[in-house]
Amino acid sequence: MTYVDQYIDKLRKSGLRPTKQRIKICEVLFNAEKTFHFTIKELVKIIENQANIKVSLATVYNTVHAFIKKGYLKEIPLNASQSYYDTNVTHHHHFFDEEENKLIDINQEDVDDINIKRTIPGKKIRSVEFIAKIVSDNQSQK
Amino acid sequence: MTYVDQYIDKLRKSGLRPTKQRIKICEVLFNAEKTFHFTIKELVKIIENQANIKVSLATVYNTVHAFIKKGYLKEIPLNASQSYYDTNVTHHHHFFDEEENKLIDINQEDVDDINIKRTIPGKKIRSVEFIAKIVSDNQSQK
DNA sequence: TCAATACTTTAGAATTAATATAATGTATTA
DNA sequence: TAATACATTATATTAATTCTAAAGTATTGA
Repeated sequence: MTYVDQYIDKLRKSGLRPTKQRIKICEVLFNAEKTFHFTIKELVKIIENQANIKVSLATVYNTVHAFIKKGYLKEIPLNASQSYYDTNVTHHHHFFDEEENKLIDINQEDVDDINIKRTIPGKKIRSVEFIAKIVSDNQSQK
Repeated sequence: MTYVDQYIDKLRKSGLRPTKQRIKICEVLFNAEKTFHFTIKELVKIIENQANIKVSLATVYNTVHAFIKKGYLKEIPLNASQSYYDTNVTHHHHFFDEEENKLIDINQEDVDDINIKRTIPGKKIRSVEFIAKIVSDNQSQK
């Protein structure tokens, strides 16, 4: 099974036809050595730089949202003017470097289980994810 | 020291002159029996309902942001099309009810300390806050 | 107290991310 | 391969937020 076949499979499972544009989007998203974080605008730029295929914003939005719905991408709960997405769909957390405006993954195994001693009647927890905000540690200032 | 004096103090400490509009905003935000979550639009509506003072969106935005900068309000890191704010500025967490689109506070004492077994060189953690997404617990479906 | 000054308020305009639209194009199907 | 259904795109729209500039108000110092 080639990479492209995998992309086609992902697209079909997301209810999307495999088109030139969508396969290109998959190449950028799922062929990366590492997982990464991105905004829609950034994704469009990467595609423009890597290929001579033109992809409209609307297509990228639609495809990204279909992948999120299917669980192939995740939205990062960061209160920002634009949405951030993550190719790492495992249950994990984030550092957010407030000085560099950068997100860094924290894998679940790097965190002890979070124990919430409180419940809401009739409700169950579906997921727990945190953002740890980090800043420069200038010890000299202490 | 009257309530209004406290509002004037908060405003001055935030670098703002105490005006009619801003004192009204303070009354809504800081006179509540309980802490609460709000969007800018909701805050404008509450003010309209409680007083015959007219306050423009711009004034509310400016004042809320000055209070956040000073630490009198907090922004809730929820990835939504509008920003959510919190009058509870203690270190705490949230349930987010995905069905009702509602936030519920989780006090720090209701959560065991979060232990992150990983550090970023030269950086220190400033805060750790999580969102626990909750949904209906239909046990019959199991 | 009272002008001069500096900051505020406001309506409306501008900006920006995100979504909708509808005409043209392409994958699928039988 | 033709008919159909779905995609793509440029453009328009929407909605939250920010900006602007004119008119208003708090502050300051004489």
